[in-house]
Amino acid sequence: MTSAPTPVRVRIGPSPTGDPHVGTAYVALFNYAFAKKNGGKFILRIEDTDQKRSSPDSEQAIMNSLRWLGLSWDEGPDVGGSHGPYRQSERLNIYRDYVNQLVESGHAYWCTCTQERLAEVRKRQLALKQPTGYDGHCRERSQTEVLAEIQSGTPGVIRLKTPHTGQTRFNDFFRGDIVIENTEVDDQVLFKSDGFPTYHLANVVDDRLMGITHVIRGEEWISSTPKHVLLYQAFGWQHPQFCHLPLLRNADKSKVSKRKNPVSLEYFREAGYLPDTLLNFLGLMAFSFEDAREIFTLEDFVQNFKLERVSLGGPVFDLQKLLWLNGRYLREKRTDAQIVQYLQDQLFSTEYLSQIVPLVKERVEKSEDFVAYADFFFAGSVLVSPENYLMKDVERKRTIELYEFLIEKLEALRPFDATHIDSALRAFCLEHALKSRDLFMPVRLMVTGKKATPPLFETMAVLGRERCRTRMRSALQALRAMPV
RNA sequence: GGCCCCUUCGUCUAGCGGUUAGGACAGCAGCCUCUCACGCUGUAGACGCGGGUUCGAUUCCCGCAGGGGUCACCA
Repeated sequence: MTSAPTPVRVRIGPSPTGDPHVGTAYVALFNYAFAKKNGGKFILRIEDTDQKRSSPDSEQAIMNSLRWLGLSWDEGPDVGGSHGPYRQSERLNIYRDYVNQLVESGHAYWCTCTQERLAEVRKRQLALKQPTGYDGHCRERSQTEVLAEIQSGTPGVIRLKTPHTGQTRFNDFFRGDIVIENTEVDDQVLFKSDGFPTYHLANVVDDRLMGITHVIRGEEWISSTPKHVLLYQAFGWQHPQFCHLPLLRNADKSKVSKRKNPVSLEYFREAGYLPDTLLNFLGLMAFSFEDAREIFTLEDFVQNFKLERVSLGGPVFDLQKLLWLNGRYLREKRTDAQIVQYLQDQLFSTEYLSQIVPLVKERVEKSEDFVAYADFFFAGSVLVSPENYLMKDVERKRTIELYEFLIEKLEALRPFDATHIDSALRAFCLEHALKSRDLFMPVRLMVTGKKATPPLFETMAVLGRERCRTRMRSALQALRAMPV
């Protein structure tokens, strides 16, 4: 006689610390499909335990992007559910209670080591070519002594007391048993001095409390899974089934990153990719249908989804194939009327045009002039010969380096409006001893492909961060490839 | 560097001991066509290396190499 199977419950736990990431969508898709295929629940949990980097804007953007893709969740911060709250910052007291339980049972301990000491320990370990990790300083001290320090105001953290002997074993659905020596696992911080838990603690407690049956997440987590398993053991809980998906890759096979690839879901939307295309494409990553079909709906994907058909080589996120797929969707899955509507909504929206018109109206005389003058607001690529990107009296190598810095600076610029762009660019000139006019023309050419445009800062603001960064990156690439 | 994971055309992948190693994107050639694109047809292109196991290995095992991930009071 078999007991009734536990209902499948899976979750996606994005950290609201930046733009909605394509990797989040990829992992969400697989979780969603697994839940739906098995009649289970798909849960969205916001993992905002990093106070410094988390923002409500990012959280909202992530939810908007997932919704745009059509991945809806059964439980989450906005839709509620029986296992809430679904925002980790709202569960602080829960983590505190559980971590105290660990301290009481002797599975965790307080630590008052300073960042400086930690850095020193690390430095020494590196110098001696020893494995890096916490040296257990406070673990060896009397807890009453450590606690006294904390009473008197010294900031402290709680660390997991990992065993010094033996090994930790867990099963990964795709890879089978993975065994790691406990000496490889260091005393990870569970509870930070700001009263927030770390990912390790929060994810274990929440997965348990939320009844998560399968943890489907990226492969990057494999190496910290032993810590999680040890935590489950310390609590006396059974752990969920782990399923580590292969990571999306850049063309050079490294983990997909914004420096080498567009990764923001907002970029894909703005650049004109259809949500169903993107989802379909993500479904092609590490997965294949038994009948080899490559074009399918989300419903098809759910119906045919099987963890057994996930392949493990890290898939390169190949923009060329995505482009082809998007073309087919446009041609085959949209009527002309839908495309007209789509263009009006996406590319020629009243909102976008309203921003452009004030910039160009003084420079034009007839409606057709707008097309010639404002084309770069709508164009995909605005590349010109790379020598145009060179700065006066700056050698190429240095130029490339400077643009790298500049792009990074602009990527992080928030809000991305004319005022901020203005000061960011001017500050950049000061920092690197550049004349503003020497920098502004190449930048103008990178983002617009033209020498004559409306004022640069306003223009960049209207184009938006994603378009600017993509254009600057491809300009930079052209500059790198330029024959000397 | 330690530990862990991975390894079929350039890329996404099929394959689960015996196949002319299949499909898709990109490439190339041709057809279609006022051009381009679409579409269609064809073509080139892969089992990382070395040992085993086996009558037989792309497929199973071991080693090596290569790639990746991870070593935070970030997730």
